[in-house]
Amino acid sequence: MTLRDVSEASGVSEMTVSRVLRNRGDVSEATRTKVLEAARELGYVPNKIAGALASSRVNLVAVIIPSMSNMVFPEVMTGITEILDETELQPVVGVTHYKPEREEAVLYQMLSWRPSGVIIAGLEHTEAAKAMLGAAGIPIVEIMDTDGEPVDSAVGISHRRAGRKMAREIIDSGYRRIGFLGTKMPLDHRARKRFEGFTEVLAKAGLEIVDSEFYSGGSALAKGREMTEAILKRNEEEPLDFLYYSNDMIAAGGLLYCLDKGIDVPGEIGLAGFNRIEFIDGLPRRLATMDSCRIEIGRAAARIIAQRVENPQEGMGEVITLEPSIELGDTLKRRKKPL
Amino acid sequence: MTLRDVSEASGVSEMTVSRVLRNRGDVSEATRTKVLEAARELGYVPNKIAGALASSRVNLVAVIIPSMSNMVFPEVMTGITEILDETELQPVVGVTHYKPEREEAVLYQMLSWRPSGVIIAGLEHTEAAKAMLGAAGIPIVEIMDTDGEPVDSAVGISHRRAGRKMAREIIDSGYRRIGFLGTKMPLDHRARKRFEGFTEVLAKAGLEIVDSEFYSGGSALAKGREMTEAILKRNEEEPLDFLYYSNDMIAAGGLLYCLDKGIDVPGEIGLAGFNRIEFIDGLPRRLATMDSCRIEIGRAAARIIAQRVENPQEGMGEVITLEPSIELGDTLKRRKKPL
DNA sequence: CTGAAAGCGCTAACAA
DNA sequence: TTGTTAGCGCTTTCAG
Repeated sequence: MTLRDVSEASGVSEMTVSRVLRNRGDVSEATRTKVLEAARELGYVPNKIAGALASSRVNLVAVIIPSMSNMVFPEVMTGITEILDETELQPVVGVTHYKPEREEAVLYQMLSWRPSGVIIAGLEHTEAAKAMLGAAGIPIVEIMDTDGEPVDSAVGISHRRAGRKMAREIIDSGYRRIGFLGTKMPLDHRARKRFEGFTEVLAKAGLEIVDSEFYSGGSALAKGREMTEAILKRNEEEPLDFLYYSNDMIAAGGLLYCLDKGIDVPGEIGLAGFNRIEFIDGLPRRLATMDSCRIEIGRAAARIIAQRVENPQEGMGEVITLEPSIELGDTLKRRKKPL
Repeated sequence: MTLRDVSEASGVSEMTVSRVLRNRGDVSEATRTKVLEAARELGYVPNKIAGALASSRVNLVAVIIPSMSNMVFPEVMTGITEILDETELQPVVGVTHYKPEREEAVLYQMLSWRPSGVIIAGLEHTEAAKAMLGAAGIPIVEIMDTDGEPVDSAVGISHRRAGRKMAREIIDSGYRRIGFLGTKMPLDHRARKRFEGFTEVLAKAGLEIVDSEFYSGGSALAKGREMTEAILKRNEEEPLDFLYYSNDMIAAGGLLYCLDKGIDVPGEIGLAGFNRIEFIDGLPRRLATMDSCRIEIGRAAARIIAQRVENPQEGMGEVITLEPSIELGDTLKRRKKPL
């Protein structure tokens, strides 16, 4: 089923059929109806492969993210889709599972379809990936993180700054014996940077992380519970007074554990997570957290791509740094008598 | 940057370059190295658009799902990816937000890229969408649901049966005053079918849903709480003894609410959800639920596509019905004295 | 093992 | 307003 079939069925040249189907140029209402009718009757679906080759225009935006299953990237997608839906552009998603070599492969695959732009999570890529991004000749937006050098544009937050901010808040509230709970993911650079910012501020205050726990795989909520139990038990003689989690899901697990055990939160121990996922609204206590601005990052990235597609000469290298807001909730409160 | 550039840089014909880059046919080791070298130096990325047009082979599988943000579809994707990763095929995802007209549009867009197969959620589609699926001439697998007539192949569970099974379990355990909590989504056919199966069994036992609550949008966990509070308050004179939720997330909210209020679960009231999401492992009580077999559905669907791509003449119309297993957990227990 | 010619289905550019 | 011509960058096919 090709344009030619529609052309023959309607008795109109292929070119005119093409014009009708794309709403391009002037076509008389009569031929227009004739063509549309024929196309509908035949069940014609245009071949974008041929169209794209002929016009060298592809209305696809490659979106490359580390994971689909942890609640944060679907929200980024929501923001992206929201903006792209107002344009002709369509997102196409690739998932890397936090593996650089996988990212490189996915990027290669996607670039081979000659998309109109790339939105890619993070600033850390293999040399080859950076080379591809640099040479692609299309707008590139690196998202989620602004601690580093983008290839082109970037939209995100400073995770180092986010870590610092939370550390200050915790110290200022009078907590001193702080534990850290996170993922076993050396390649989650954003978690790493938050951790670095966090420990940096602690160090300046003469403090250190007292103990830490790491997990991988499984139900994050359950892991949060288990890790919390483990870290608390391990430090019973000199108890911890604060637990900083690298994401809200494990923090929620920790919160549920503490409540189960009748531990006074935040009196006996304070808790904080990261991401401000919607989920935490349903918990028994409002968990302290920090908004990672996911929807807004998605929106801003999509806007940059859309603008650059409209206007290819303008706006290279734009960097947007969003400011994550802290939310103290009920689990991070100024202590009566700070040490 | 085209094949021609690589051809010129390496002094080998375009055709031979093409052969090397696709590992096709016999090429001497010497020219092979020469070509690969040139391609690498130039940073050549093949143009799949041209390749696909010339070969009329596209290694894309269209995956059309209603939503990305409710935990269940990412798991289906996991299953699909797991299988497709062993092949040349790549999934491309489109999201419909449970809107038939959106589904139709997304399907049209995807078919215009001439994918090798389509995996699409549900058996209910617009007439136009069904026509497109029927005429596409590629393997189609409708997933998640088997209560109805598939266009071609299908993999899923019977949601009617799932609803019936849970109803029987609840009744057999001695619960009689049953409330239902779900989503305001007339177009979520699977939830509707579960509900129908559920009420059907109730009716046979001379019972009816005593009261119900519906939500849309917002944090599902928080909504679960709110709805539970509402439905319990509304029925204080003649209290409900069981709450059946259309998904685990709102059920979890309900469970947390009940525990907060010191309500005895399952003594005073029983609870059950649906989906068996990983998340529920971290809750204070093991929630009764039913496995919706998401990963396995993804895997089976991908296997069907992969086989049919290998062997186009075989296997049309295969239907795989999975059997969801019930998990009683701690929130659905045989009552001491059934009425 | 290598190359030349033809064409995939569509659209840009120009002509009528 | 409509049609004609010439490719887009690759692969198929056939010839060497």
